[in-house]
Amino acid sequence: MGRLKGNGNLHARPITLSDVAQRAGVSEITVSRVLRGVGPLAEGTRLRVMAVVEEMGYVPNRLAGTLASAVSGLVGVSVPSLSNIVFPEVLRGIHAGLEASGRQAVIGITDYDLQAEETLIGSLLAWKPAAMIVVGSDHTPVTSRRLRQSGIRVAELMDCDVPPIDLVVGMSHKGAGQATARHLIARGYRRFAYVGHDWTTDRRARLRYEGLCETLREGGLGLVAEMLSSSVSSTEAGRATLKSLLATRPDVDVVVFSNDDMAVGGVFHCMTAGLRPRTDLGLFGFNGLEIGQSLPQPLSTIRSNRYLIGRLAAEKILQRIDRPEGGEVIDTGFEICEGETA
Amino acid sequence: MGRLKGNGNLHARPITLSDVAQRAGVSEITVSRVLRGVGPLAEGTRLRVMAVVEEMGYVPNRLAGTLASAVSGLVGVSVPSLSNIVFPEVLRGIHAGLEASGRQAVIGITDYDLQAEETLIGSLLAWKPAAMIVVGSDHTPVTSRRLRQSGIRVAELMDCDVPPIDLVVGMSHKGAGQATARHLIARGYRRFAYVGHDWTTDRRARLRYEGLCETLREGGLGLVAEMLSSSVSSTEAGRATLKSLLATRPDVDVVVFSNDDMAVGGVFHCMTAGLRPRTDLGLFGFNGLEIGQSLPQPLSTIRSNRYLIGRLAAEKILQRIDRPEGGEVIDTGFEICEGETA
DNA sequence: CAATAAAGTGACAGCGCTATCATTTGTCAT
DNA sequence: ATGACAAATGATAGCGCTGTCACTTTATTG
Repeated sequence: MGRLKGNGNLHARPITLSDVAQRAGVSEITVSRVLRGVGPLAEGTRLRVMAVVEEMGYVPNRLAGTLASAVSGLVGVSVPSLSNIVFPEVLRGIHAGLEASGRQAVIGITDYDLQAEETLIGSLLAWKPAAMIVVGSDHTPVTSRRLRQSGIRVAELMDCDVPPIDLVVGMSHKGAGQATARHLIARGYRRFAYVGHDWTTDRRARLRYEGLCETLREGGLGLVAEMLSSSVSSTEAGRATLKSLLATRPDVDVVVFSNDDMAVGGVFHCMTAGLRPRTDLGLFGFNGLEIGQSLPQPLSTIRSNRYLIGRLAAEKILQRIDRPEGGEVIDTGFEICEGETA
Repeated sequence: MGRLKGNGNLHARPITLSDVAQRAGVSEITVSRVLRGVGPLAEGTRLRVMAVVEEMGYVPNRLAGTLASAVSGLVGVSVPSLSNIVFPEVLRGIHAGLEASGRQAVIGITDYDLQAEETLIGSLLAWKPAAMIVVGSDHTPVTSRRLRQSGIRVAELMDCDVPPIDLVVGMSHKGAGQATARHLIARGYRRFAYVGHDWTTDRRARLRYEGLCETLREGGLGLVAEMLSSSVSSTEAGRATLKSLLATRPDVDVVVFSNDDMAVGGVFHCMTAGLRPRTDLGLFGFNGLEIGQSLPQPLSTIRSNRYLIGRLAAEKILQRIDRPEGGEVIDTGFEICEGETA
């Protein structure tokens, strides 16, 4: 059947450009050109080389290519977590934005730890990525310096209330908190409570909280009760925390949650406790997750455009190799989902 | 303040080993040894070099390192999707398993498309990863050949009912389907219905379905109704599909869903329709997602060990450079969560 | 105190590719 | 023909690092 020598041979020396060139009877550089589709090439040569490439199952070595050309096909991505569905959605966006360029994401997880981020970003930069996309704008001084000095494009995601190293893509979390307050006040709520998760890691949740309080204050109102779970955000934490809060302060008329996960837990508590959302108790989340929208009564919340943030960041950052003077900030905005729980 | 020359200079030529060596007054190879912590080294030299490395903010180029040593620090990962929380959880496990080795994951998304997987795996292999971790065991012939021929370690995840290329880590989905049937029959259910999502992409859901039907048949039973949503799995699809199904066949006493997302949607439909789970209608899922467990009545389901699958795969695959003779299959099992909905 | 071993260091080649410049070949107007 | 010019291809020199082997010191030992 004309099988190739070494085709089934597992530990054969991998096939290189030079092997292909030799068999095709051309020089290495010609094969390289065929593969990259650059330079003037005789159609005959092209076809012959392609045939040999197919036949030998040649896989180019991008490491070598990148090293030689200094044109990287890797993009470093740092996210705090994958447990929270928000970040996989950002990643999806990033992948979509990278797709056309044929670049791959090298990803790392910081576990919301700035020290871990420092190490991670160090490792990622070692792969000489074409760009870095990091979630959050809080970094150790070392991380900031490294990102700045790397010279490559850097996108910081999620939050747009910060000075950019290069590109910032996100929304105003403080603004979302303010909008929440305005919206709920307009709907007639007066006795506000807040149920949150552990903030030490989640600066954006705290910003939303601050925006909320600020606008409440301006309206002559304030939180009549608030409770923070000591664990990370989860449905279970939301349920348990709301339960505790109501045990001490049953007289609140609306509860703002740090995010949708927590809020969905709150809705579940209401179901168990026989409280009708909106009628007996208003419930308001943040993120606009699918799960909240498919509850029997859709959750009232704010939609953040997570997929868009990822996609825009990836697209923008590949559009231009050098950093714009003074950086750029893209506000992806947010929108209130009326829902039926507040 | 004794700032370094070029320290704030964005587009300066990146610092290389040679720069560090020169400034430290040693040879390149010595710096390389210090950084990798190999070979005999005078403590003084080590400290001096480390100081210079710090001072210059030197970031090693892993591309060059990998090329020179043929020891890769990259692991290629291919997942079908990030929309379904299951895969981010697998990724989390992979990251955890990779952590100790200091390797980074280069990830790609196939969108459940085998052709896209073929292209993706081609690109990933071009980075000369130390290993490949792919979700699923269904590949195009070309993909299979490439994985086999790459010579590197390959882990195929999720499903353990398949012949391995090298390492397979997962559970028996057919077995899970069978266990579902046995469990529900034991609980006294007789009139079974099935609500699923679009299977064309999700072979594992179909395997569970087949296991379910097989055991039902063995027990002299069968599905009295079944309905497949034409969309991908989602809470909304689960809700809508159950609603349609019950409209035509209100007489079923238990519904098995293709997974928890769908099942949670089913629970939501019951809430809306005033059906009491378990009492009026049994509902059974698959996966053991957090959301299902924090419903007012925890979902009856089967827990798959997604994080474990990822972690074990990563750990196992780094333990040994060469493929074991005949491959290896690790069954991570599953367990029934009684819950309160069936 | 020579002999020997270890510790510490460096020179050099090469990983697989691409940028750059040089060379060969074919084509056309003169 | 013949120079001029483009098209097609190649030779060479790195990219930044590590493997290998050779070399210089400094202990160690009989």
